[in-house]
Amino acid sequence: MTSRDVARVAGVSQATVSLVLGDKWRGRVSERTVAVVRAAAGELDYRPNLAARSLRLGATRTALLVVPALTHEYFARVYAGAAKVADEHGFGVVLYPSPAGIGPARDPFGSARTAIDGVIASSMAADALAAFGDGGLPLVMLDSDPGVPGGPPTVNLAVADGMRQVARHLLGLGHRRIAHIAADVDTWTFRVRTEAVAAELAAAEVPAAPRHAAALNVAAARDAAVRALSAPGPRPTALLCDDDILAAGACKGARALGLRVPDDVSVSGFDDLSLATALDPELTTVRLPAESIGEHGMSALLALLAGRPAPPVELPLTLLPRASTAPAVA
Amino acid sequence: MTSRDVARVAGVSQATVSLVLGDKWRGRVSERTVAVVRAAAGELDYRPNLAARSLRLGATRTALLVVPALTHEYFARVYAGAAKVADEHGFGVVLYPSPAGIGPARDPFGSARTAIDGVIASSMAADALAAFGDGGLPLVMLDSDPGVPGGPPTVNLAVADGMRQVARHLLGLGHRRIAHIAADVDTWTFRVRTEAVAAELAAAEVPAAPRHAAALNVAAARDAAVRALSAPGPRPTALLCDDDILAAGACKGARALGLRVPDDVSVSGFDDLSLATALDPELTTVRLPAESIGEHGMSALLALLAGRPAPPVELPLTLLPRASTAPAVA
DNA sequence: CTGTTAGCGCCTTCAC
DNA sequence: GTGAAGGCGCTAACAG
Repeated sequence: MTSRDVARVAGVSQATVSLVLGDKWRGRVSERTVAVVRAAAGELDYRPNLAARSLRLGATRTALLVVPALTHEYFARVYAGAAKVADEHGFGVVLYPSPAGIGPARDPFGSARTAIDGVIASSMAADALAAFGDGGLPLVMLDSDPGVPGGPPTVNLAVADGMRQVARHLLGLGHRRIAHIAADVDTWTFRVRTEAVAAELAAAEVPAAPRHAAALNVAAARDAAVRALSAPGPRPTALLCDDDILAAGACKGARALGLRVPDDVSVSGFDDLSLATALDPELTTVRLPAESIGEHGMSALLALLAGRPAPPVELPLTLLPRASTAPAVA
Repeated sequence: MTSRDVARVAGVSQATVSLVLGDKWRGRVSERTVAVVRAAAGELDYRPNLAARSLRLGATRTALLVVPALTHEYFARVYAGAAKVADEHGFGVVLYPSPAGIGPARDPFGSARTAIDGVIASSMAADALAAFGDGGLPLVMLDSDPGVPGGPPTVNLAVADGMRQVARHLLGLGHRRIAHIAADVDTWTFRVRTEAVAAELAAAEVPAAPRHAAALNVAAARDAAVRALSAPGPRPTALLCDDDILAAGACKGARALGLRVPDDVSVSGFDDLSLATALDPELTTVRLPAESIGEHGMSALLALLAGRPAPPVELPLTLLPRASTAPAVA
């Protein structure tokens, strides 16, 4: 099924077929001919050959989405958002699970450079990021340091504000001894979370939250929570966690010490994964508009590709108070 | 950077470059020339243009992986496994989240048919599956009915055996009143689960497990569990769930009725998602080799593409007894 | 052993 | 308003 076949069946030339199917025929092809061509294409179930089109056009209409870990629900949702917008513009999105997490370090541009029009990188570690500086491809950064002027366009979450909301929520419940279960990951998003917590507690003239770092998994968070809750001195009444997975571990840690959540210890998460409502009690957390950031990221890349500017975006976050936080007990 | 540039720099012809870089030069190009070409390619940081190669070869070295939902951890892991094997063979994998879940059916082959060499379909509903029968592309089915002789090759999980292990585990703990919280999804994998449970209880001459269907989410499962536990007659002592998400909901349901897990009610899951160990108590569940099924699926597709037969595969499952199940109380 | 040639399917001038 | 021609970068035949 080539465009030549369609042309033959329609009794016109290949060029005419291209014009009609490319929707560039206004004022160049007669209405009647257009109908004939469309009929022929439908008849033959014609699909343009993408390889040929890419070769001719020098563009592939494909974006690469780089994520630290696809198994994390958040990134799966970012992908869904990006894919939706891409699809609406006849683009595809291919995933590149960055080796930072796991997996072998395939060269992101191994041979893909010629197969890709642009890159969207999400929540990348500072060093892994460097690999994308070159590549010469249009680049959009998601949930990453927007600080670099002249750097790539960014689409960000109001992470600092989100953490501030959590801290205020806890303070409002009367908590004064708050421990911070922090993700032991060196990315912009987590650095900001730590800073926001510190800033907010300082502003409220409350003792700084001791920071207990844990790898991003339940078991590590559990251990960190046990350390936090059995440290010398008065016991924290709240565990503010960098994300929902850590919060799940924190709940387990608290219970391992015979403490009830939220009666004896309040626990807060971040991300609003489906995990947050699978737990019992359900987690107080912050909803991240994951699909939305994916959509904005793809839109920004599309703008870049079209030579239009892509202004920085910052998406607001919403605190969702649920059952894992309660008023502090004296 | 075209192969022509490399040829010019190396002082040879384009064809020679192609032979060398395609590793097809043995006995056709001198060692010395090979070295020169390689040096030139390295110098210029040459990457072959994939679109041109695809056009010439009529193949794209790309497989389509069709999954019901990418946000489900299981499918993300299947993808990871498939991508790994694909990568080792110079193939790529693109995802197609089947609209079965949401949205109208975009044509899976909209324009992708020409951009894809084969399809791997995972856990597809019977009807959604039909759309892939045609397409004329090599097809491998994952976790789907292997019953069709002459049908596409399958890579399967020993789902029935896994459920049997769960049922025996519960029976061994003395449970005689078992309710089945079933996924309300019409796919092979879930039909088999239901049948296996029924068969195993029948074999043990234990009353059939009432089946409570629930959509595949925590809230629906919670409601189903509440129904199961407050149905007339003696209360079930165990809730056997079709998957971990349902089990999470079942635990919430039990607690909502003031029952403790596992002291008053045992709950079992299936899949061994990270959720299983995020919960407290940790779920007794069955581990699915998700990456492995993805790997085997890609291998089977590769075999098909090479004209080799792809024998059916069935992967064994492992029961993981954890804290959510305990001996039945009289 | 190496070079020349042709053509994959498409889109875009340019000429009619 | 329509057709003819060329070339994107690559590889497989075929010459030399």
